Amino acid sequence: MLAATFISKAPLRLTRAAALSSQIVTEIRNRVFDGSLVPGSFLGSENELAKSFGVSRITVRDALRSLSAMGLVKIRQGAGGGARIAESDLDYFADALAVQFQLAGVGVDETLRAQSAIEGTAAEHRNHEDLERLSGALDHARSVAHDPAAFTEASLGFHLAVAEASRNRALIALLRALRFVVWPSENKRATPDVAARVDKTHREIFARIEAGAGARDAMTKHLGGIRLSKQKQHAEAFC
Amino acid sequence: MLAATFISKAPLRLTRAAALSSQIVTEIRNRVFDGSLVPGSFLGSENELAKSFGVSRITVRDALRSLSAMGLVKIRQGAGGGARIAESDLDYFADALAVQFQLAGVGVDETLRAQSAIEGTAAEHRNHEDLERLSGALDHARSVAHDPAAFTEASLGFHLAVAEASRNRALIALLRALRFVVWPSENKRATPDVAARVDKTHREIFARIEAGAGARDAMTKHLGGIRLSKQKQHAEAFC
DNA sequence: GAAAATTTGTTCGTATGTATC
DNA sequence: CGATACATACGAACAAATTTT
Repeated sequence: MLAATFISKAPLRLTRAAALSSQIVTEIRNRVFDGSLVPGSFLGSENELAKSFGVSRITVRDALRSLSAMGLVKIRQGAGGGARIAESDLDYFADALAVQFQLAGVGVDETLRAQSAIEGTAAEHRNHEDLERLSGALDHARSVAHDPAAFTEASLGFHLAVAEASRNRALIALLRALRFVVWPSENKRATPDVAARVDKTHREIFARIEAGAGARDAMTKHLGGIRLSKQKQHAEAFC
Repeated sequence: MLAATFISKAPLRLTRAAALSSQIVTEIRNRVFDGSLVPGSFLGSENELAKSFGVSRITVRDALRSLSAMGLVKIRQGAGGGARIAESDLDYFADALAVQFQLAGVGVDETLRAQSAIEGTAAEHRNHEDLERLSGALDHARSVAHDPAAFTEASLGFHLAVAEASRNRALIALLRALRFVVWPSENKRATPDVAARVDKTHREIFARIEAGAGARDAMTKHLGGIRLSKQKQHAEAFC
């Protein structure tokens, strides 16, 4: 009995072959990484893929759903449609990242610290156009300081501009995702006095970015100020 | 008929109702964001979900494939199985991020600059245990300097430890994803002299992290050194 | 602008492997 | 070990959408 039990649980047996649809996902994913598939590459219709992989159409569908969810393929219906390797869409992906952060319970603290790291690098890579965009974003925010919702959105615009000044898509994508996690859809706490304080901090950040260094210190101070008031955290945290 | 045609082309027309499976994905995703579903929450079997949503099992399957691909649900078969909201798995996510960076063509340059931003923050948040781990990683790397593959892996370990010292899961996940994009599976170029130079740079980074500031400067110098030699870029870039 | 062709979206039915009880 | 519950997989078919003709 015991022997039979051991045999039936043969240790040599590798994890059984993964699901067929998973194998298809892995295959296509690998071909993207090794460069044999690039954005725009045509994969075929569901029926063609089913035939070429020797599986049913539903199995192919399962695989395409997974690939589509990771943003690796785009699917179009109609004549000439089918599955193609997607162009990169970091925004679409930021959503998936936001989901993971939500599950992980990544909160305001980690978000702001990551933001600080991202924006601190802008000072090192910003060019003249970046500075003009940042300056414009600041002026726009000030012009709508009386409108909490508009001011909040303008503040987001400022931070996005800062991230873009880093000229680094990885960091930009991370910031967009982080903002998606915690940015309140409507922020009614940005009262005029809060707006004035936020504006002051933002201009300090801008000045240091313009100087080309020290942005990290400004961000750290920004964060420190936020922590002074738990109640005001949500209002100021993302401005 | 004509009226119908005009209506069908009405510019005000919002994006038409999304596919049923997409609606299910959105619904579950939203319930995770609003907190009514948390990791471990049981969603039901495919049949139960099909019944409760009023759609076929295959439509539910499509939705579950998408949710599973984003790492939002875990599926188990067998009695007592079914779909549950997943625990967070930032590693799994890092893979999806890596795919996007691959599609976007994010390369060595942006990777290193992002890495610099990530690791620079470690100096601000490291504690005593972090320093011990970092020191251990450095010693381990030095002890295998004669073995290119082992040294490369040890160097990765050092950088991961640095990222972990930032105590920020967003940054840790970003680093893991970036490394996945560009880390060579085998690095045969880490000759002893290269290893010695890398070791020196790493110890400089460590010293500044220990001091609690200035890590960014060390990283920047690291990057600058890498750029001196295009040929040696791949060997040194990720050490 | 309308018809035709192509492809995805969706459903039902059925069979099989697998994990739990 | 058997029974049960569940995901995985296949086949056929129709509806809806989109491009091409």
